[in-house]
Amino acid sequence: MKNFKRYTVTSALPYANGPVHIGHLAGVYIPADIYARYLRLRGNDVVFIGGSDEHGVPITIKARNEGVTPQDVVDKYHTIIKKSFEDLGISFDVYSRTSSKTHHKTASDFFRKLYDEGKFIEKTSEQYFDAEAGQFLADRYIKGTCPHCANEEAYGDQCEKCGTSLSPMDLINPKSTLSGNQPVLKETRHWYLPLDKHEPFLKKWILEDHKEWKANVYGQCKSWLDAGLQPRAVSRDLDWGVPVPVDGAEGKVLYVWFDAPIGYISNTIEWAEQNGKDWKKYWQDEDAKLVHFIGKDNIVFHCIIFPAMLKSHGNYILPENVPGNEFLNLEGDKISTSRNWAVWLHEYLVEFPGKQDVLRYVLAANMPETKDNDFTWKDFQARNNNELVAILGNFINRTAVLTQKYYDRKVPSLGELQPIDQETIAEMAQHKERIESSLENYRFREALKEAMNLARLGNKYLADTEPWKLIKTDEARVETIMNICIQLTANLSIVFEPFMPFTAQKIRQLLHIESLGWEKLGQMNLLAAGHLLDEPFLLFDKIEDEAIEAQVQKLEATRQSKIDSTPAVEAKELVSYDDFTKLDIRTGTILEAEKVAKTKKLLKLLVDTGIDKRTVVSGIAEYYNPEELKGKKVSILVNLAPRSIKGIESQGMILMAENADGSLSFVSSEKEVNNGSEIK
RNA sequence: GCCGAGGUAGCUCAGCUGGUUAGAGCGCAGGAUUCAUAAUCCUGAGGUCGGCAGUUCAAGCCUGCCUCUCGGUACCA
Repeated sequence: MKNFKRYTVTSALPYANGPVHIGHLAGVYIPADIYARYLRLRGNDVVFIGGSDEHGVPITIKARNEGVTPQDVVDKYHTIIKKSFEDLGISFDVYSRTSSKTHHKTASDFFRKLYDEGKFIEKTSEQYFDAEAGQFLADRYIKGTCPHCANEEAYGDQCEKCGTSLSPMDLINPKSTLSGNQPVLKETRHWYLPLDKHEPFLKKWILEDHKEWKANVYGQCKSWLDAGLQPRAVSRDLDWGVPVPVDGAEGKVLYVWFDAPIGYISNTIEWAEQNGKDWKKYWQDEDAKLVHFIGKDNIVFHCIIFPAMLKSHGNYILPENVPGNEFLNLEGDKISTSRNWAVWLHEYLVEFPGKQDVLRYVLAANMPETKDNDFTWKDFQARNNNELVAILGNFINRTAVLTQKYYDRKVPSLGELQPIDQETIAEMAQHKERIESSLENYRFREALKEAMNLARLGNKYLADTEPWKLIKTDEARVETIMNICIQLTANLSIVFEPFMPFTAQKIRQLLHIESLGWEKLGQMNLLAAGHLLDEPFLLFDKIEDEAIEAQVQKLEATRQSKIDSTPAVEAKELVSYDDFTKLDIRTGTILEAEKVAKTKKLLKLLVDTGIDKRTVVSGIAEYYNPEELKGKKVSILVNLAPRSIKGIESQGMILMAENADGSLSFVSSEKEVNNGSEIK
């Protein structure tokens, strides 16, 4: 394996339209921080890069909705995010932002070099343009009627009612959300990165040269490469972002996914300038090892697009590895910002003061390394109480208290070693190697577990040697035992440093020592005999049931309040009574229900309408099981023109009430009425 | 539908290129112990390794089909 002189560690830039939650931490920032801290502890030259991703359409939309500027939005969240990372002890060497001057220049230069060298292709296409606002419209800025479900509030990229992905051209009666006017089609020119041309290179580089990448990452890349790559637009018609540095490109900016990864470079430059370093040594030198920590949603950008950009540019090294993690769920449900189902870091830090390491520990232990994982508050409590308090905290406390009791906190001397001492010492050396191997292969859960096993080893050693009994008969022997326990404690301060830096610091305080390097791990002479320890104090506190229940309740409450506080959709325009009476709505009863094959949300229903028994296809499978539907009273629009859906003729439509969270509910009569009764 | 990743003890997960009685932590049961935040240490119970076929002397690991979860993509009132 190659010996690198420098390490460039990046973590995905959080998007600055909201705070950071535990899913981000477990997936990206905790593993990246553990890795960076480990490398530094071994004396390596490391730069650990973070920063906010502040461009893109969603931020401009959020700004519009809140009546502020995009800069206001990113200023707000950049500040929150940066502060919360600091408080959690994420050890970025630099945490900057893509709205910085340095970044604008770096990204702009990067684009310009590729442009000048003819590495892009230019294409002209027709896009919707708002004449009044004088600008092209991003997909999200266009609303219209969904061609599938007739929802009048569908966006240009997706209908949120039926979940269909759309393109703006699909919308019936499109309207600009800027002015409310009907947009016009207008030609616009954009630059594309011809990924198809890089395909042969990417195939070799990933599929042949990097078989060691994680299975989920490698597989996803293979899937993309096998499907064939297409040119990808790297510019957008938008006024928020890095302007395209080409004459005549007014009103165009770099696509956020083009500029964001360049942010890693920009931020390195910023750091280098402030610290008298040469940034190129970390990005343009084969002796540097580049590692991107990301979540699985980012795989294609970091494994395909960004490397293609770097390769096109020509001066840059490519990532050595891209350890992408899967997702973290919360209490069995997907974490969701829009549904407010999340544990926010900045709130955690306030609600659990001084417990940064508890969160770091639990998230590292539960990291979704190979598959999606679940975070539960109950597990959080159990890991704190049964592992941090009972195993790690307890061993160190036992050692500290015994040393105080027997030796007035002075380290006793090491005497002759017995077999059990030697076995324990040998065990520690083995742990060192195992932990190193785990960390270097991005197996952080395993590494943490091994670290915790060192504390277990200490507890077992105490139980086996029983110094509290021996003190009555063999004082000299007890000195040796306690010396070993204290040395072991010093070792724990080293091994936990990457995972739990605050705790490592506390252990050092307890021992009255400075930070020891990683290489000292496994040694038994870290503290000299006679060295004075600090007064014993506890490293961790138990977390009581009440605190956990409060968090679970908070989650439920915020979810409910999110639903409650969602305003009703605006009323539609007036219709005449005659218009209304055209609709023939009846009460009916579901006789049979079955899933429509090969669909996610469709059920085929046989409904007794009182008039006849007919088949209706309905998109409710995500909320109702076929079994529970038999006999269900429903309201049905019987004179809707039949339509074939998935090869089944659907005769009518079942009326559903849709809640703010998207869940559906039948609309049925309050009292028992006959099938076929009119609803009017 | 297609592609990718998963489905291993109650829970969270390990199991390398197939090879003796499938592992760990937590939880549970029993025991030991009291220096320690009733913490610790030992022992034990618990698994037809998603299902069905197949290849092989031998399969959790290989092949085929099926099924469920997650992600991507396509389609879909």
